[in-house]
Amino acid sequence: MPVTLKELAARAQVHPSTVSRVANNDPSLRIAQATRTRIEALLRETEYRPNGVARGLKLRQTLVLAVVIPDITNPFFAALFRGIEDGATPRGYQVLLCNTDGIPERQRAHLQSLAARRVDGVILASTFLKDPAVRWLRHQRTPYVLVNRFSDEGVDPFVGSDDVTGAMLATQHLIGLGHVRIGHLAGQPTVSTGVLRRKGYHAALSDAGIAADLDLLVESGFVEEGGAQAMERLLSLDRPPTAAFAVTDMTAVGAYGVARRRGLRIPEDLAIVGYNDIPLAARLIPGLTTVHVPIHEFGSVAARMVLEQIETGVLTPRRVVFAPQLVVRGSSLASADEQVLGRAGARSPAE
Amino acid sequence: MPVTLKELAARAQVHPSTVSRVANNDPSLRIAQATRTRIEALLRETEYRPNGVARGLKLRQTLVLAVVIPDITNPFFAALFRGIEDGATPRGYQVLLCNTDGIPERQRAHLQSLAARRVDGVILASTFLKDPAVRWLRHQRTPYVLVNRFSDEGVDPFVGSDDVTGAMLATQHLIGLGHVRIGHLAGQPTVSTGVLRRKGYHAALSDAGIAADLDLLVESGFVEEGGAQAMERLLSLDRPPTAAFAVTDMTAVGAYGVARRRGLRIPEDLAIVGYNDIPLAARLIPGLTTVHVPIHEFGSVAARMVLEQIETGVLTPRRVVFAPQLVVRGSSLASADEQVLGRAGARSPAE
DNA sequence: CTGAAAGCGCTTACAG
DNA sequence: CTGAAAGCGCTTACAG
Repeated sequence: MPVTLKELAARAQVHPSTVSRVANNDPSLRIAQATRTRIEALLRETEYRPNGVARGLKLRQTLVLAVVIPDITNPFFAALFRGIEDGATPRGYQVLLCNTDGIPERQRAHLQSLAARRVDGVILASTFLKDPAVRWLRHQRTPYVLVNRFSDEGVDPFVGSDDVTGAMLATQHLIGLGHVRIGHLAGQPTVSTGVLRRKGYHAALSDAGIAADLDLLVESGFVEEGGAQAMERLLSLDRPPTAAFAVTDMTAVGAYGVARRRGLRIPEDLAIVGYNDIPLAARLIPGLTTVHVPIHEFGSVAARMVLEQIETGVLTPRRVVFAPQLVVRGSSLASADEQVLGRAGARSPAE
Repeated sequence: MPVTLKELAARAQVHPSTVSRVANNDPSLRIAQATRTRIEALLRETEYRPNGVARGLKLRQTLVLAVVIPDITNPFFAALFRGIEDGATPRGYQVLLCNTDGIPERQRAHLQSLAARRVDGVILASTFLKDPAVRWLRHQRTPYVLVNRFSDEGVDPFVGSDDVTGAMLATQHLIGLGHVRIGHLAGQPTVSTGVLRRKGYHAALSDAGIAADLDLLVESGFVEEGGAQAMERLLSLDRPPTAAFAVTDMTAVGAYGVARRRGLRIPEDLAIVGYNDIPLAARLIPGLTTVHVPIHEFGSVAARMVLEQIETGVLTPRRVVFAPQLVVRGSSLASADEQVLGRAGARSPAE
């Protein structure tokens, strides 16, 4: 059992409140130098740390944030988490991580536990466009921020990128290279990123005067396996596309696998563009052309927004939307990889 | 502000303790059916959840575990975390995630915060062979488990694999393929996995009657960039190796990059074997031959061990050591990838 | 059968 | 200058 204020007070022959004031460096405390010295020595000697639980109860703050995501195994969310932690740790916060696997029931269960624990703030990156869990969150008094995906009409505090613009950049890039039959591995229409990236894809085609071919849009979801299945479908068409815009990099990875199995060369037989620019994108062969968004910054900004809400007590639904940027690599333009390969290897994590 | 026991008691015209007993389904509680019904209705109506902080203070348990790792961005640790969460969530625990980037100072800071928060248990996967933080942990009364790496002479509760055997499997495999000049991209000697995998590498060579060539062992650390640098060094030797055993899969990934830049074919010009079998290993081209360890199970077993310590109050230093298994893919044996490619794509995460 | 009390370990407005 | 008290929101041994 760690030492307690009461014990320390007994040993120092003072009242617990006095020890507390010394430990917390209470500026309003007028105290005899001798007493202070005695108490401080005791504090150091016992390595006293106030019990965070008791402190949390009294002060109504736990110094804990929670992050709710589909799956930390997805590099996108791993990078996001690091951003959040980097924003939170310097302010004394630690971070609970909750994976939902995209299952609404699990998201709900986690959010309820978090509320019972009185976490100071929640960062949610697993929301659907219509999401009872988000509505529930709005009625709680807990500060929260949605990341990457928003819900309803974007009435919540939010950090993300301009998905329509990003998808347009990707599609316009392919059009610029001369492609006309451009497929889209699309996210679910139940998720904001799915909807908006479709919209950008369509807008770019229509701006270029290319008639929409419904067969060329196949729902893939956001992960590798769905990407593979959708790509199979596209390549089985009578007139398969010569290029594809994948709603995420992981979906593009699935498409790579299919192209490889079928003996198609990227980009000569099939050009591919992804979205997010996860670290893996640059490491693929050929490198994946993709829409870069500042994933780590999503996290650090989201953390700061939540902390701001906590500190000010004001829950203004600020929205921070980053401009996406196209990064051209070998998956759309064979010559592009040479430059990329010239650079030093991507930053990488430790075991 | 969420509703409190006192308020509920006032509304139900009973004492708070009675509401508490009903909420907690106290079996020893004898109560008039009418009263119970009234209280239960109120509980449901207000969606009462006891304040976890107050509960934690009283019961001396927070239902929080903490995981301390170098970097969640490394797929090894992401998989490990999922295993831990899967072991913890069903028992009502949630999990704090702390990244150290391998910096001892940060590990120490995190552990101290965690102790102040009174987390119920700690899972540590970032330890050094000589590690003051671990010694400090031993003296606390908090249940803990080391994962993957151990400290000192292995006196702590531990979950991992038999690193010597694993490294021998890897090296023997290369020897069996006819390689004689086999390099080792080695982990730091300050970490147990670094030391033991070296030992296994040396043992396999010596068993086969191959004289050790000191030039062939280059320290790479556990991550991609170090792997690339070490591989560069090996390939710059007058008599470069024809094969390399990398201390981790991420290190092997670094070696892949170098081989590619130098125009070396894998496995024809350079065979490579990794360690861990992270999901990425099967996706590399060619697939990475590696030593499989049950990463997810490391996590779930570690979680269960900590929970067991928490529940029984007994901190017996049990050690669970899994037998590693060699998985042969195209990076050592060109024909091996055909089978692998025939299989369905690897399981993958959701954005 | 239900209530009153004590106490988990803190912090801080209030006394003296 | 320092102490005593109240209270954060629970749970549970003890009374009645």
